[in-house]
Amino acid sequence: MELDDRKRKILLAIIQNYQDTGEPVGSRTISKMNDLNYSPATIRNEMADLEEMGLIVQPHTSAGRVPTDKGYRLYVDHLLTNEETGLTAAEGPQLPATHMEQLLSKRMDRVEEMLMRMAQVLAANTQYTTMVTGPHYKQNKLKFIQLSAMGGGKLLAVIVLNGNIVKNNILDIGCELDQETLGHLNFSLNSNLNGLSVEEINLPLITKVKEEAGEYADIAVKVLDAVAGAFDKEDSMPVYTSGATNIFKYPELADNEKISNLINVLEEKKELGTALGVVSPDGSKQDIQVYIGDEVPVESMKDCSVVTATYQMGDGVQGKIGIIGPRRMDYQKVVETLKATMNQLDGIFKKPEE
Amino acid sequence: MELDDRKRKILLAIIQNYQDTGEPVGSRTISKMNDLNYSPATIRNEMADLEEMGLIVQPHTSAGRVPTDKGYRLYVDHLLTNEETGLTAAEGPQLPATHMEQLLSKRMDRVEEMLMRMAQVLAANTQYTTMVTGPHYKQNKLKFIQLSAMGGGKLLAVIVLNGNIVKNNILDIGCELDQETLGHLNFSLNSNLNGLSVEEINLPLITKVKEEAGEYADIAVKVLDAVAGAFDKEDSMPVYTSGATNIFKYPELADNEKISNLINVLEEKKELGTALGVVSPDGSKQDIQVYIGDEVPVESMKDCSVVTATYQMGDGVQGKIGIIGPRRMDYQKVVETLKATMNQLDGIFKKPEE
DNA sequence: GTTAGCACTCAAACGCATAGAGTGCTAACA
DNA sequence: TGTTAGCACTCTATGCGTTTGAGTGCTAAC
Repeated sequence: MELDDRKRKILLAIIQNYQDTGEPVGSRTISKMNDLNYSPATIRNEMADLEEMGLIVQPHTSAGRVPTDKGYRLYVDHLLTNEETGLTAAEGPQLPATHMEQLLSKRMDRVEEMLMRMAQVLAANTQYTTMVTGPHYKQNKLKFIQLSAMGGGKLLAVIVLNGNIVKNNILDIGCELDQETLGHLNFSLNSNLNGLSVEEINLPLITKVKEEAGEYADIAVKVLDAVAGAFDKEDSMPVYTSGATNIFKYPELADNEKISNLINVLEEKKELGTALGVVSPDGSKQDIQVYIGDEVPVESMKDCSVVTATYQMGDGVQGKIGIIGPRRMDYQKVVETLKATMNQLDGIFKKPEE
Repeated sequence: MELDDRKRKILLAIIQNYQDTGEPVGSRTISKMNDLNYSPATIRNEMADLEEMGLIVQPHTSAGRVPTDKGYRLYVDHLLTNEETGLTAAEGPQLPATHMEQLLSKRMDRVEEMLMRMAQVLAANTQYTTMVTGPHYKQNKLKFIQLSAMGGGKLLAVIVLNGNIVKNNILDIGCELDQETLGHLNFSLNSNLNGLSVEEINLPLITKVKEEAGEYADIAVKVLDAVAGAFDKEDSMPVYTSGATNIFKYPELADNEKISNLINVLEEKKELGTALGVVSPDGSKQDIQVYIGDEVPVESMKDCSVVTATYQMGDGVQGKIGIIGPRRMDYQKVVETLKATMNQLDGIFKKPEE
């Protein structure tokens, strides 16, 4: 069956009305809208067709229609491909824009705090739940290592990666080192390792570092372990969430067991990586993904939709942002907000880095 | 009216039965218990007295009795003062004990991770929600500062406090420093400030540091700001929570609005400090506090009870742990678990530190 | 192709009766 | 004097049939 223009309009009307009310939409409601001046009967005929096409359903016989996942997919795909249709993206004085600038004007140095704030702002603006992964460092390089004696047989190793990611590690070395030895170790490690990615730190290099460390070879090994740990994915991939309680606003999600499962996933954070998907290597700058209902790869989110985007932070460092909302979420607003945020981040991180 | 032994027993029976079922307890239920061989009528008389004393109430005329806050307070005070009655505290092979040792055997260096794990273990063991504040550093002293050049006009200041608390700060200094200058600054800062508490860093000292820094005085000031920031309460007081979804298990809390408010407070973490109360300066080692219902100083927790304890981490560093549960929580188990955990922490942090 | 009309369906709301748990009170009993 | 059996009473929760109303599909007329 053909999806002509009128059918498309009716589908859109159903989607928008259902977005606002959360209630199934009847033919009368549609017929009263200004740009669809047909009688309820006509609308009903069209709606029967749309149902046959699998784009809408009735929860029960005497109810109005609700968009299906397939219906939403059609709508969302249309949103994402036809740029002109509605996606003004980064333009215009949007709320997130002003908020963002305010929050970034503080020049936060710590990436984590900025990401947390970003999650909070997005959650507040969209009224949905937001999750943000910390940046991926895998492609990153070692900027420098700084060892300092802490006393009590402990050594502080500060490891700095490109993109100004700082990691602390307290190493238990069981003995005290004098300043000179420390200086030697520092120099040896830095001259051998600086500027390398974790893959480039290979066996010959490790052997060389160990040789140079002489009797302190075991300490050097511990430092190298710490370096590997600093690059470690598991550890360097914190996920920040915000606005978890926003889901309480949508009655269709208000089932206690479901909500408990969902909040549990948000608290444990383990599964969120799955929900956000993998960062596509060198994907297009603004690759926005929309997962609708059953498409969401996390069991307890199958009643929701998730919109994800990849953010860039200069130096090739990138991460993911995700918005979790009900299936009837305002996809247009969410996509626009995400695009605007991505653009802003791009702008901010291009200036000071290059 | 006198609270004789039989009345006390009946109160206890009501409390325990209500703990298990969450339903109001009737006279018949009590009379069937082995150690209270009286007819329901007798029990009813006693219950009427207990109600008159304000220790129990009926939700409605034809319902059983439920303990009041006052009834719980009596019970809890009795628990906490009469040590023999039931509080075996740290002894015995409790679940938390074995868990704790497992998790601490990993020798986690990072305090935060340990605290998070502790929250998780406690939440899992008690089936309630747990919150843990990071340690207070106010009384703490500066161990050393390490400045390193990061390039791009940025300086990395690593600030280490007593108790091996490490704070990173990236400072924007707008120029590059050579190694020698950096060494001077490092030396000057450390020789002047090491071993001092934040209160001891006073104006004369600051002037001296600035003088020694010469033309780099403004950089020194920035470092000092960072030091102050590292001591800052707001910043050094993260709160970790775990088991938020455990509250869904207790039907009396299952009101959607209440639960939303509660989870919101747990997510925002701002009010949790209030709930946990202030660390008493040099208070008794195991000062366990129980807040019952309306006694809880946070609005959205007034349907809950909160049990808090102060933990010690050597070097005078201490923080708070809190367990949030329904009013009918198992106070005995919670208090015992907390005492056991405190004792373990004491044991662990005394060994390696002294 | 569009629309008025109408019979039909079904969830939600409502009213009402019933069951059952639990109480307080009184009177009898040890 | 303390304990208990008996009984009337209260109030919630449950179940059930009815009503209401929103919305549909279909048919026939325009």
